Amino acid sequence: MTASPGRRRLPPAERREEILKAATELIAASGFKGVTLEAFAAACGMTKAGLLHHFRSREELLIAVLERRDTLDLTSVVDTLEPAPDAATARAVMSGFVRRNLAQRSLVQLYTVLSAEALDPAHPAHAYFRTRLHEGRAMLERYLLAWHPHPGPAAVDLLAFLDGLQLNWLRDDGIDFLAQWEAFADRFFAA
Amino acid sequence: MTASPGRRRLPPAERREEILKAATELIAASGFKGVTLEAFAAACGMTKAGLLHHFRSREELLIAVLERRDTLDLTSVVDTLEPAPDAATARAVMSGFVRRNLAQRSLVQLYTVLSAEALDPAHPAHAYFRTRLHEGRAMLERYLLAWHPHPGPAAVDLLAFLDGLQLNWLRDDGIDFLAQWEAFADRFFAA
DNA sequence: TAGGTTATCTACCGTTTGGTAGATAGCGTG
DNA sequence: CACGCTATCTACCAAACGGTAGATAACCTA
Repeated sequence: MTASPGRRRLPPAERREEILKAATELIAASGFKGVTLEAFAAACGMTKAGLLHHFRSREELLIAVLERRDTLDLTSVVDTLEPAPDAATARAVMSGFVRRNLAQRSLVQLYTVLSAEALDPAHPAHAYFRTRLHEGRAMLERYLLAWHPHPGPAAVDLLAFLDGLQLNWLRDDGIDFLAQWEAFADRFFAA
Repeated sequence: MTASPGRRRLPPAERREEILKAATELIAASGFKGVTLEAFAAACGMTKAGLLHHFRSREELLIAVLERRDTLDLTSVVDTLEPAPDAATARAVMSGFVRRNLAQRSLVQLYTVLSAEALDPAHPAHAYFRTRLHEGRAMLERYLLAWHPHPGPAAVDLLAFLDGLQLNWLRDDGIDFLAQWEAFADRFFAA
């Protein structure tokens, strides 16, 4: 149990990244409330106190984990993103998300669980998810603007279906997430 | 804090029902993980130990709460249910659920949070939610059988959209749950 | 090599929580 | 009225957890 070479000292930036990475995996496997500070620390071969030197509280760690994933996702999307904000691009981006999420099921589950916990206004990540939702919807709406007569409700429809399908896929991996999405998108983007 | 007339002794069935009812309200207000055994008990004017006489553990209480709501929901649906298992009936039932859920937001939130927590196979309610999902889908599929060329995927579509829309409504009460659902259903059941 | 900075550790605290053991009292029945 | 059953209570426990205080050691620089 004791670390073999005694103490391992890292520069803060590097250590933070190591902690965030480990925490993300742990949370994805067991949810946030299922993992203790001690466990987060142990996964990096350190102690609670050591970890709390970098993140002042459990809550701060959680937020950092979320923001990190956002950054990574955003990067990946922006790379693929064609400049044109039209419906076809919107569909392509959404299909991209589906494919991406198919390959990282446990991480998707993490997000689902956290965002459900965070429905409680007192939850540390409540504001985070709310903001995120609004931004996502606004962005999608812009993409549909020139094409759909009611871009607002249309954006809600799309996001709702995607969220719901993903949720049902998490509940029952018998569902063909991608095929089901593509079929829906075919119909949706036909009109 | 002390109960005025000392001790209140109830027959088990009655007491169980009282506990379940109170627990449902508490959970709906603060989530499951946010309420302690003590709080559940206090809401009925008893102590933890007294409550644990009726439910051997916190976990057992949770399951009982879920099953009770199912029973109530089912009753309410069956009452309204016309015998014909056709698409129109399916839509009517689903609209009924939307209306019903609109009026009990916090309870819906409870279900959402619990079912997300329960994505973890180790969760006490995992099997419960999985079974529930399968039964619901099978039932809906039967209703679509005579009308839709692909009742299976259609049922998944419907449930996914409903789940997702509800989730987004919980996240942002600016969404018009009912109108958005009816518009979607109009299109879906038009073909 | 000496000294300072700080990343990390050991040890501890206070609280909360689920659960248990044994005493007590309300109710039905003989 | 006496007795037994059991619903309920009081008192307690052990474990888990988030967080803190102060000691210690790894690295950088002069």
